[in-house]
Amino acid sequence: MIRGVPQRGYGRNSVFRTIASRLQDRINAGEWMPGQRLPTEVALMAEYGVGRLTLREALAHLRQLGVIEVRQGSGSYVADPPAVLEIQVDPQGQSIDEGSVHASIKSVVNDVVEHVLGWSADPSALAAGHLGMPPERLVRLDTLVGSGGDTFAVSSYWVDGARFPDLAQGWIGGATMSGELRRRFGVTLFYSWRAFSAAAAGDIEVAHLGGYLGAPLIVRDGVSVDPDDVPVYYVRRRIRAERASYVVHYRGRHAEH
Amino acid sequence: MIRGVPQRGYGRNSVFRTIASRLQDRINAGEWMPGQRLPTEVALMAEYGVGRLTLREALAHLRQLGVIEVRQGSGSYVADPPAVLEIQVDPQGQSIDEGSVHASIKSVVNDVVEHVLGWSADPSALAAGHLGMPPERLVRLDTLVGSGGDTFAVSSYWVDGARFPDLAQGWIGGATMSGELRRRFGVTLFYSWRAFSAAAAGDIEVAHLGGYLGAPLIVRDGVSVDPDDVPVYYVRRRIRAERASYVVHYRGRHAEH
DNA sequence: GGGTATTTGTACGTATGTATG
DNA sequence: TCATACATACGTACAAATACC
Repeated sequence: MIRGVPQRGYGRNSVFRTIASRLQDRINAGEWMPGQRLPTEVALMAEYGVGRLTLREALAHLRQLGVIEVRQGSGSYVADPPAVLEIQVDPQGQSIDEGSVHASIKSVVNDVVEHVLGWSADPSALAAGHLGMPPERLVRLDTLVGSGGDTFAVSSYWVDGARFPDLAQGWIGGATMSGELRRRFGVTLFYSWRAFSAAAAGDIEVAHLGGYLGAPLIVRDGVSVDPDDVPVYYVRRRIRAERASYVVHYRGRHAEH
Repeated sequence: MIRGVPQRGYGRNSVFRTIASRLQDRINAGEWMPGQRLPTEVALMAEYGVGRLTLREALAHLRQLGVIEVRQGSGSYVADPPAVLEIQVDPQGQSIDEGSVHASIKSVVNDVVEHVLGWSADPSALAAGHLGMPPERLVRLDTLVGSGGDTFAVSSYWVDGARFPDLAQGWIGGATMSGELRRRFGVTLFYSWRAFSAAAAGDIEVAHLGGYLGAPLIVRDGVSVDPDDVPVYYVRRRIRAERASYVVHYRGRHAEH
C-alpha cells in the first residue's frame, strides 16, 4: 500500500506515477494480456489503497502512452499490439497513379476507398503559400481513406477551386484524388515535395480515426504538381501513429521489416 | 456561466470540453498572444463558475493539443508557434558524413553536439531482426543531439558490440555517430532504409526533450550499412513534433516552405 | 540570500450522469 | 430492467515550484 500524504521527491515519485509504473510492469510481465480487461477502478483503488482520482490519473497516464484502452461502462483493456502498415516512399517521385497509401493498403486488403467528408472555401495562408496562389481561390476537400468500415487516414486537400470546379460533387466512391484529377481534368500529377511530421489528434481525428485526444498522429503533407510544374494541390494526411510508418529504401537487402 | 449539473448530451458537450473550446476560441481571437500568460486557475474558475477539477480538465485538454503550456508555480501560457526545423531527406542515400539532422541544425545554429547519455547491453529482438545479428551481440547507445543546452533529439543506436568495442567510452564531445565510426574504425556508412513514424513521449523523452507525457514525437528509425552492405547500426531517433519535419524534395520550385 | 505570497500539482472525499452488458 | 463500470463535477487540503519583495 502506497497511500496517503504525498511522498517527498515530487514529480517523478508521485503516487499516481508509482501506480502507473507498477501497472505497466504487471502488464509487461504478462499478468494481463493484450485485449484482456484490467481490474475495475474500484478494485484497483482498494488494492493500492488510493482514492479515485489518483487511480484514474494513473490509468490516464497509461492511456496516454497507448498501453491501455479505456471504455466507458466496460473497463480498461490492455492495448493490442498494432499491425503497423509500411507505406513505401518512392525516392524518385515519378508520376502518381494511386497514392502510395492506397497502394500499400491494397497490398493488404482490397476494398480501399477514399470517401469525401466535405468541402468548403478555406483561404488557408499556409496552403496558399505552398501553392503560390491567392488564398481566396482555395477550396479545401476533406477525405477519409479506409477499408470496410475501418478508417485509416484523414486527409485535407487544398486545391484551386477555379481550375477544378465541382471536384467534390463529381467524386466517385472508389476514386482517389489523383485518379479524379486525371479522369475529369486530364491532369497527371507528380510530387513536388513531401514532408513527414507528427501532431496531436484533435476532435476531428478522434472522431474518424479513434484513439483519444492528443494521441500521436503521423502527418504527411506535401505539394503535387502537373507536368508543367504548376502546383495542383497541397495535402495534409493524418494517420494514427500505431498504424503506419513511411519507409524509404536505399540499398542492401539485409534488414527484415 | 456554465455551471453545475452535467448537461445532457455527454461526451462532446461536457462542461470542461465547452470551456476548453471557449478558451481555444479566445486564444485564436488573439485575446492572449503566444508566450503570454492566461488568467490563473482560480480566476478562470470564478469566470466560468466551475470547480478546480473541471477547469484543470479543460486546461489539460488544451495542453494535450499543444495550445498552451502549463508551468507549475507560474501559470498557463499560450504556446509559441514553433519554428519548425526542416530536415532534408536525401532521396538518393549516398554516403553519410554527418547525419542529416546535424547538417540541418548546423544551417541554423553552429555548436551542435551529440552527447552520449549512456550505453548498455540490450538484446532487442527488433534491432537484432533489423540488423540480422544475434541479440546477444547488441549494445545500445543513447545520445542527445542539441545545441547550447537545448536538446533537440534523443537517439538510441544498436550496434555490434563485438565489431565496435568501447564505442561509447572513446566518444569525443562534438562527435557524431557516423563520424566516430569512420574516425575510429574506418567505416563509411550508407543508408539502407529509413522510416518515419510517430509515437507518444515517455518519461525519458520528457526528461530530455521537455513537453509532457504522451506528447507527439516524430520518430525516424533506420539501418545504416557499410560499403559491403553489412548492417552497422539500427537507430531510432525521437524529436518533439513541433520542432521538426522531414522533407523530401522531388521537383518543381514553386512551393515556398 | 531569504522569506513570503502566488500558482500550479497531487490527493483525498462525495455525488451523479452515461454507457455497457 | 438492473447492476456494473467508467465519466464528469462538486468540494477541501496540502505540497512543490515559482515569482517577488
